[in-house]
Amino acid sequence: MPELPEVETIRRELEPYLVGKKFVEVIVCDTKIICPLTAAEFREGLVGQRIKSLKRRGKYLILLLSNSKCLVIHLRMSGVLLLNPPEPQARSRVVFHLSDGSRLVLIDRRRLAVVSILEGEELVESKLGPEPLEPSFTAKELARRLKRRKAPIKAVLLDQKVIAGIGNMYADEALFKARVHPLRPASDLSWQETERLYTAIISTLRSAIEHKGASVDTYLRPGGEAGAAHFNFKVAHCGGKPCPECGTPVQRLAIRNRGSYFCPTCQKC
DNA sequence: CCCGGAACCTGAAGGC
DNA sequence: TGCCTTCAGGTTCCGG
Repeated sequence: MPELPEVETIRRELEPYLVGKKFVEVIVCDTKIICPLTAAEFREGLVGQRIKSLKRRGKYLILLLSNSKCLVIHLRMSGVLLLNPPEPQARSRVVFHLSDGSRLVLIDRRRLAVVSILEGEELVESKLGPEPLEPSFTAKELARRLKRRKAPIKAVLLDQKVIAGIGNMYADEALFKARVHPLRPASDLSWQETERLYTAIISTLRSAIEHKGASVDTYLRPGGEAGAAHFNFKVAHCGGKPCPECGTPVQRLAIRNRGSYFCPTCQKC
């Protein structure tokens, strides 16, 4: 599942290949993904445009174009972006042909990915809270945002308007690191717990980026390689395994219909 | 505004 | 072997 570290890895690895190249042809194999645009509108919006830069905001990948519009890609659950993959690729949804002869292919098993052409970044911006790895995001800011929320901290961490980019796996890892039970009401966290959670979020995301993302399920880097971040997971997707701190079996709990993994000994309710 | 649940989607996995 | 159900989770929508 591409979360912030996975999208950041994709951005970093695509950037040197894409910047300066032009779109020469765009083939849409599944129009659902570019809805509400038609394949022709989508193609016309891109062909001839040069890619100026690649940005990431939360889990969104943003390609800034020479006409100052943005190609915005959200991979959701199972979207994968591959550079020059061997043909044919099952479940290709969009193929972008570039001016140097290379191809960027969006593959999506579950058809939940979304691609759009936007005038600017405002629409993306309006949906998202702060970037957790920006210096302007502080423990105090996190505390302010958690204060009004009575929902379980796990659910609040998944709210992209509270913090952008955290998904199910990294929420579980950060809560474990901070020793906070996922069902604790967000507003009940002490200042000390909030500070620990703040540190845990940042170190978890940074470490996952260093390991080039977590290849659970379908995630691959643009060259087709897997990431290695999941080898460091202590609780996420580790149901039944012993907690690395105390040996208690990791428990699974459904919170808002999301599998939540935690250590019942290290993370007291 | 806040909360929780359903819907979207398809392939894998497990039960019988 | 095969059919059926359940699970996976990012986002959006809807009702309370």
